[in-house]
Amino acid sequence: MDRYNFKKIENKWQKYWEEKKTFKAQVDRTRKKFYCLEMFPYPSGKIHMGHVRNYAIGDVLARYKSLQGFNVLHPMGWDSFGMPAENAARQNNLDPKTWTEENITNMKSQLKRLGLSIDWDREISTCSEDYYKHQQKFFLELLEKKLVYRKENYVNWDPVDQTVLANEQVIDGKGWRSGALVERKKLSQWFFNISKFSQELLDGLDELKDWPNKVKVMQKNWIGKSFGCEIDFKIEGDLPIENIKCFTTRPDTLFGFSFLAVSIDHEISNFYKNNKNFLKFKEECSKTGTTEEAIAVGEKIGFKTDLIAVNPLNPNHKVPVYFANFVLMDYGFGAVFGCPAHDQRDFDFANKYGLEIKTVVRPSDKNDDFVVKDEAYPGPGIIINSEYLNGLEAPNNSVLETIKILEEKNLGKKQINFRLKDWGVSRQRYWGCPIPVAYDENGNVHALPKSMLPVKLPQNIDLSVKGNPLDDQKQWKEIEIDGKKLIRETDTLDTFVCSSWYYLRFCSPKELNYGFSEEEVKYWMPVDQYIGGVEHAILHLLYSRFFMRALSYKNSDLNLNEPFNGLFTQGMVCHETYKDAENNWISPDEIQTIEGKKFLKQDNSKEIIVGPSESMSKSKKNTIDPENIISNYGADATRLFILSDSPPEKDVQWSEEGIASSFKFIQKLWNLNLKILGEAKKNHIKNCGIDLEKNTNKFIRDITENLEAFSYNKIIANFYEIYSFYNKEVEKEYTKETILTNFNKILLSMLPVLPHLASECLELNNYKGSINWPKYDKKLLIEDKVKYVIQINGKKRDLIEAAINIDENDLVQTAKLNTNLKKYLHEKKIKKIIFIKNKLMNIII
RNA sequence: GGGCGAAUGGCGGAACUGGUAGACGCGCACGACUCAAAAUCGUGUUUCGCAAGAAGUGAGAGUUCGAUUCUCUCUUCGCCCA
Repeated sequence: MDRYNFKKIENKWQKYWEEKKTFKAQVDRTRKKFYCLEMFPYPSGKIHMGHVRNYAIGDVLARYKSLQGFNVLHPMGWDSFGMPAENAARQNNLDPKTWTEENITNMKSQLKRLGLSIDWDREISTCSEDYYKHQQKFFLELLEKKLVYRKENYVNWDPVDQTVLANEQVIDGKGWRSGALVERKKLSQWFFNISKFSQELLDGLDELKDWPNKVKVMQKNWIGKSFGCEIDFKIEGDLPIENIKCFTTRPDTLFGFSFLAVSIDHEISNFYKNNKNFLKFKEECSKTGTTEEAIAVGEKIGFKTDLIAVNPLNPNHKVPVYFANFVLMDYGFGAVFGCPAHDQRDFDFANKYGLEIKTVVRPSDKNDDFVVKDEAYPGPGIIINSEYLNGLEAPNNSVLETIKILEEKNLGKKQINFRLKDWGVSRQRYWGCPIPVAYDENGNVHALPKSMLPVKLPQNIDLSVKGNPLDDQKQWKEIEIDGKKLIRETDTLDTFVCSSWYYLRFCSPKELNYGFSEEEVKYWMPVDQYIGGVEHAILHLLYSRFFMRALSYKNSDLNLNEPFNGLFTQGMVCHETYKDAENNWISPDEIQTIEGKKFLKQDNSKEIIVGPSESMSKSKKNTIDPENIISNYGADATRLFILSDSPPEKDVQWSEEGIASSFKFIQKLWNLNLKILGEAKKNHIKNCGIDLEKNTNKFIRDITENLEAFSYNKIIANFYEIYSFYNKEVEKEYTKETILTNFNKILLSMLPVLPHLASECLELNNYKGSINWPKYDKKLLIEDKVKYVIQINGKKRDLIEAAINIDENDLVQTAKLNTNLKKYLHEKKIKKIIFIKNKLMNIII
């Protein structure tokens, strides 16, 4: 028995692929292309198991498609701008660039050791000038097309660190690092006009047949199209305000109107600029945070104005106007009418301020005297207490009918509203793509001329300053264009901008003049299969879909639409969690198993408490380092295990036993190949039958079908079956040619999952045929005999082997003679027979 | 609160359009090899039962000759949005 030396053999093949440039992709119009893309990683320093799973799945697909004859593009790059680099640099007193580049070198070598079929010549890194200079051009292009604009917007402001925080950096209303109470602050920022494409982005989802439905639903909800009505409310009071516009999806509940609420940022707030109480209220509101969720969870508070709003459907019905913290300026017109009886938020507000709660919809199974009491009733039903609207079916008929009435009276009009807001891309950070504009002393925006691109990030900067380090760079900031002194924009672009077009860059990564070559893009795009985590279901994917459209907008040569034809979202990698008696998390590395129980390695008297399997995270210390795994078990074993057990779209549980058994299986396959070579040497003159051929054929079919269906876990099960079948079958008499021809087919089918082992075995077997996906013969799948399931009254009683396509009556006769079935059928009258050809017979007695 | 999805042995999971429930792996048990252990190989492994057999896919109903699969109600869990 020969030990399989995975280190030597994996190294050998990886070198071979690299030297031969096996995975180099080139445009070839005579061949069908296949663009396989996995979400590119952030270079944090080390790959984690999630990467291993993501890239193993992608690699199986890329290799399979390549074996099938497709011209495959399978690139890899780095999403290398972002905060972690800045934080790490600050901690270690390093340059973010150096830190990032070191990480890339490290992670690249780790990825290479997985044996991925990647065209490394196309590697890109978003933090390199070669990449972001094109992004700056895109920005100016979009600016020209008026798809980028500047507006004031509220941000989470950390007053101690003097910096803007992302939503996820705000924990319990406090800054994640400083712990300071986060404030709402208004800043002038750059926005991409994604909402212009709301309808298109929504409609486009229907074309994406190969996207998980779940993701499409999430995007649909995010875009949030709602149908309703804008209503002009007449305002009475001392101020020169004639009316306030509201958007509502439920104009039919207008008779339940009991207050009008506007956002604190609504234009009428200008009249309250000097009102001390209002300013106090505003400050109160700013403590709640800016997210929709923070507002929903927090208490609903209001500030009563002296204004009075008039119900457009009943001029005698007048209600107070409030500023309220739960009304967002971004949604609708920043004003809503309150109908407490049929909206829980309005209900809570009305209760707090003692406002009228008038029921105007009753559930269909209740009477007209139905009254809303303890909670709002937002459901469907019949309109009541609403004069001429009474009796209408809510909401379907009543909404349309009310809109019609409002339109006739010129009090409102039908309107479509989207929840999707424009994409704020300004970040007050150093480590990002500089925005290629500057300002004059009056604050006017000047786009930089193309000759001044790229705007490079200054080097050797001081990151310890508070606020945005770029603000501190006087020399860099101050520029001159045509003798005019200007100050550069010091904000950088959101890193989601970088990842919104990297898939285009991969088509022509070395193109100098533009972000991509149209010719190459026309050949390679769209991405045929995109693979990544479901956590990017909304933002990244939606931004990418927008960016393609934005580039094509007003450009008839370029007709880019959907970037990702197919999408696959893989599940997470989980591991058991461990804690000691003091409730501290313990890493799997610190643990040993004795007689089925787990103990600390250093101290085997301390038993460890095993917790549930959860997704790997540093905080729970249940991570496994892929580097150790690859070193100890090899790339093939790692790939085999990460793909086995669970379907790729579901979570998988990493276990020490599991990887060990995969490792053993690699050795078993190696031994099997040696055994096969030994059996082949026996030079039998003729074959004992065609079982070997038939089963090989069936295995190839199963693997092919499972590959097509992304059932990679079942492919691994097929491999195990193949092993146990071959291990016995080859001991029978088969000619050398039969054994090797068939097993080599099996090896070819193993290439996507176990590229090193399968390549080595094929070489060892002196395989000289073409490296292509093995075809299976449908004729060989047809059997001359089939096993019928015989049921009596729906219960399985026996299996009968019968000729294929046997006549029903013949099978009944056979069944009657069968010893097993006799006792059931004896002296019984057969009432009915259900006969499913070549499958089953159910005898009803 | 809303939307989407899931629930199958001790565990991870199979079962194509309703047709042999538990493929394959882990674990466990027994056996072989060994002075012994590890490794390796072999056999078995849903539950109850000596067996014949019966029960069994979160719970309850329904459709059907036949339901893990379809319909309804409920429970629990997960994800997303709020």
